[in-house]
Amino acid sequence: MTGAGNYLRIWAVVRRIPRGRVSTYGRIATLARLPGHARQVGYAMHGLPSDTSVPWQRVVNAKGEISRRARSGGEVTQRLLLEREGVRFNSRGRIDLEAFGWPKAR
DNA sequence: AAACTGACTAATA
DNA sequence: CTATTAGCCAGTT
Repeated sequence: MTGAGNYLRIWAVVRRIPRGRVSTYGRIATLARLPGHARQVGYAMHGLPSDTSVPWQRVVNAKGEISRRARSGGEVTQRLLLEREGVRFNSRGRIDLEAFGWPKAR
């Protein structure tokens, strides 16, 4: 994979997300100096090893929802991990990015 | 090589 | 709110 270097940048940004906060693919891409490469961020997450220390669960899509993957199963784990950190989901399964988004808005 | 696919986003209608 | 279009790019078939 030729984009391995980009993965490292992406992971480095994800590691900076504080506990109890979430960020979006697009934001991560921009912070990693790869504006417009949101899709690549998704790829980087998909390629993480199962024993990673990267807090991948703190990355959600622009709507504040957990993205669906091709192989389901991980979404439930992700939501559980986030709730355990104090992230609240509304009745529609969405996170209020104004309250839990990172970097902190406002 | 060409076509497809996918943990995405933003703009527009 | 949904649908469509376009931009992005690595990995797979």
